[in-house]
Amino acid sequence: MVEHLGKAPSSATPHRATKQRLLDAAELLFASHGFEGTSMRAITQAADTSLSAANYHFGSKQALLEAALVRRIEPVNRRRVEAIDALEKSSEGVVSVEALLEAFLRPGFEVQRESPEEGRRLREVAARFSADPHEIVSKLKFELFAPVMRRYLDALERALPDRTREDLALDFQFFLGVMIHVMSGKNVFSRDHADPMPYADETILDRMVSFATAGLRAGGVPRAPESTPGAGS
Amino acid sequence: MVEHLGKAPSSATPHRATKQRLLDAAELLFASHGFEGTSMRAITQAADTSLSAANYHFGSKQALLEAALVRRIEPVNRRRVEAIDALEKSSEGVVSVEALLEAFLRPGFEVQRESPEEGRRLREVAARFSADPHEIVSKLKFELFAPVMRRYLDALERALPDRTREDLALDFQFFLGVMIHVMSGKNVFSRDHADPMPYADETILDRMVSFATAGLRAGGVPRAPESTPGAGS
DNA sequence: GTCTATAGTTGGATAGAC
DNA sequence: GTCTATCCAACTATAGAC
Repeated sequence: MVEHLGKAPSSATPHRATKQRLLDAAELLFASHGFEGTSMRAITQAADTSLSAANYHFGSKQALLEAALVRRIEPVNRRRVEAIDALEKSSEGVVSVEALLEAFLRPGFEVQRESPEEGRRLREVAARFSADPHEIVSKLKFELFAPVMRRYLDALERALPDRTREDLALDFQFFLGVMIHVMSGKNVFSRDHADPMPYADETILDRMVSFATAGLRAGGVPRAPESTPGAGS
Repeated sequence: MVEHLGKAPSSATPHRATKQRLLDAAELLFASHGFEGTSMRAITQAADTSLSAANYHFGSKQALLEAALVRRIEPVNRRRVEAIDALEKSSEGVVSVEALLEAFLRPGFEVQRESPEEGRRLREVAARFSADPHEIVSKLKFELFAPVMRRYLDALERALPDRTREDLALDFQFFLGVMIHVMSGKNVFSRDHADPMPYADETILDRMVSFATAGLRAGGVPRAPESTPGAGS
């Protein structure tokens, strides 16, 4: 799908596909077995190549999986930042809570809409990525998400100026919990009553936004008990 | 703490502690490394015993970890069911959303209050338990949670009778996402802005309940678009 | 750039002494 | 009931031919 020149030699590199196949297999297996549960053997077998080829291209299991995760997650976070840039530019810095939460969620759903297959992969990888205990994964998670998080928390502080930052951070964590749990999809305590997620995608987005917006607006300790200028419902 | 007779021979079994040490070590390591990341060797080393002792007592890695997880999780779910029993008995079947969510959450916090050490362990184990991809863990998760979930969903249906069950199930999943994410604690995208969870325990419980109650009340498609008897705010 | 072959660890589980 | 010793499978990574 995506042509990338770069390390390619001067020829047309007729089979540059090996790296891609390795990344595809790596992300697929990581999504269903996590970091420790995914072996280089399983990856290379699924990619129809050899252990040595994988180590030639990536050097180690860690580097291969990091590359696969960054490839999938980083574009989504870039869209999240672009979305909030656009929002703040068009509204002089004050953006509603709904708009913020939707801007954070929508990039994932856009991927889903553009390509359901890629959307499914994104959800599966992101769910495992959020949950994996391995230190390498945690480190990468922090690197990829810290800037986005700071950006959205800043905006949230402007949207609800009578709340403390710590308070908003907690509510935003609640919101992230909702998102992560939804991404994990098939998951959790449901096999007879509530089968996976029986809703069209855009509906779930709206439901998450309305759920979390209500939660954010409901909660929290005001910044100062006596002098709230005027922003209290 | 808990005496259990049973397989013990007729003597006073002066060192029956090995099984307990194995369970303790297993849950500790599972909490920080997941199912696949936890080796029998690491468990037995932490429990200061041998591989053979572990296999003598439990037969396999799977059986040992299942026993450790059940021991920690099952009592909490029992309390959840007892709490909803009590609520429904004292209010003739109609319980408010707040009361339901609090009843679901409180058992975990009670453990925390009775023993902060046990509370910490519960949180860590439960967080990993909710997130672990391994099939054995998923199966156990379903077995332990399905009855509790059905019970709470039934009650929720009575508390918000103008909503469909599927709809309530989705909102309850959102609520579970919040809880799981909070239990995972240290976790997620925070290292400078919002350090772990800088709130007293009971405060977080209240915050979760108010967040999710507002979310549950805000959202959803009514059961029938035209004939809503009177429960629509 | 990709392969086969292999080095060197570490995994779960068992045998048999005590 | 607990140990040491061991089996065998699977793992990551590398060497060296092509």
